[in-house]
Amino acid sequence: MRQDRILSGALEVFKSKGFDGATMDEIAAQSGFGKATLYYYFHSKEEVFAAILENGWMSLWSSLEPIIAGGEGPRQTFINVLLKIAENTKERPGLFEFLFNAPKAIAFEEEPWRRYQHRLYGTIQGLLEDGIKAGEFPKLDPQLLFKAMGGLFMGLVLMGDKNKPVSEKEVEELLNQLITDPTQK
Amino acid sequence: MRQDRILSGALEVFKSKGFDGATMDEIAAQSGFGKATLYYYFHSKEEVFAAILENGWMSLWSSLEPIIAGGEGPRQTFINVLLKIAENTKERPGLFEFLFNAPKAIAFEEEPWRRYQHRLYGTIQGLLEDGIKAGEFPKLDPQLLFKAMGGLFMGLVLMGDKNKPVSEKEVEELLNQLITDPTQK
DNA sequence: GTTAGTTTCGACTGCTCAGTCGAAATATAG
DNA sequence: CTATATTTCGACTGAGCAGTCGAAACTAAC
Repeated sequence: MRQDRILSGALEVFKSKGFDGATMDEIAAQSGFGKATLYYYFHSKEEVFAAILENGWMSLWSSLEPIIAGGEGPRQTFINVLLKIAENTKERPGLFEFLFNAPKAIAFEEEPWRRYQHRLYGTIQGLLEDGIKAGEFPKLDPQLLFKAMGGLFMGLVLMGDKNKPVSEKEVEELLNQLITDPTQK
Repeated sequence: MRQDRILSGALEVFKSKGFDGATMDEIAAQSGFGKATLYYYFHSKEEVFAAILENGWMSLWSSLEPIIAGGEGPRQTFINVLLKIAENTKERPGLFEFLFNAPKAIAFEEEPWRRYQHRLYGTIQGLLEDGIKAGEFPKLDPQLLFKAMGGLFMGLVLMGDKNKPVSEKEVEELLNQLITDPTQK
């Protein structure tokens, strides 16, 4: 599929140069097409960017769906979700850093991929709320806990540029140590 | 001081448009000067940007120094440092989001402000190591704990764009709940 | 006043780059 | 082989913008 070749070339360039720094000429070269060919498949640079995000979010979401529907308790589901994201991240290095970070810099509101993002965030919020109600997490404002977990996770998974990426083992251990389960005390 | 007027105007523009999106014309307009005047005080757009970062890191560091020298235990010092950063963040909204996030996007290596950043990170690393040795933190790889805390803190302090910023009270509560002190068990 | 230095400025320049164009190459079909 | 549609392309265009220039306005000293 031509589009995929373009998108993965584009991802490389966006990763190293950012949205503004990336040029269509470079994306074309990287993916082995002429520039005009890019415009045959996509209407604009923004559209290429948005396509990468949509692909990424969609595949992330579909890998998470079974876990969320899995019927485990909120705490375990939450941990499983994080582990799954970490696994995805390791498989496609760079892509997810993109999914989570890039949107801040750019302001394409109302793009279709936002729906996946909101669904994911909503789900996690829900897990935290349920978990707090069920006494499986420390008793805190769910919003606050969400921010904290979000940040913690980004730090863990996405800050490992140069060093080896964090292993799932480590993530799990850390989550269990930090988010002490009050019911286990 | 002219420079400060330029820098605070520039901060506004950088915050809303990012480094690439910001134009010198807009920065000039925002700070009430002609464009050429900017170039009278700074050599380039990069230099303006770097000056903001340097100012910011320097003032952050000097507000932290007394706390670090304060002689409390690693755990309490660590918490105090985070609280102080949160306080700074509230006082100069937008600036610190900048200090922590902007550098990723840009690649000015070897700028003077990096020295402050490294000093801060080194100090925090040290606190965590000492705290782990002293048994005041969960027994984890310090590198890992550093990433986790870094991310957690960013999440807490910097993700509160639209909603009210997190209060110090909340940060403190959260830290104490999450980073349970093993010696207290 | 005059002179010398400092600060301010908008108009200009040159370059980079998103996006277009028309032509060429390649496929599909009868 | 001819005709039509699809895909590819590098050269071109127009806009936006970092950085320059030379002149004006202001200050300070005498």
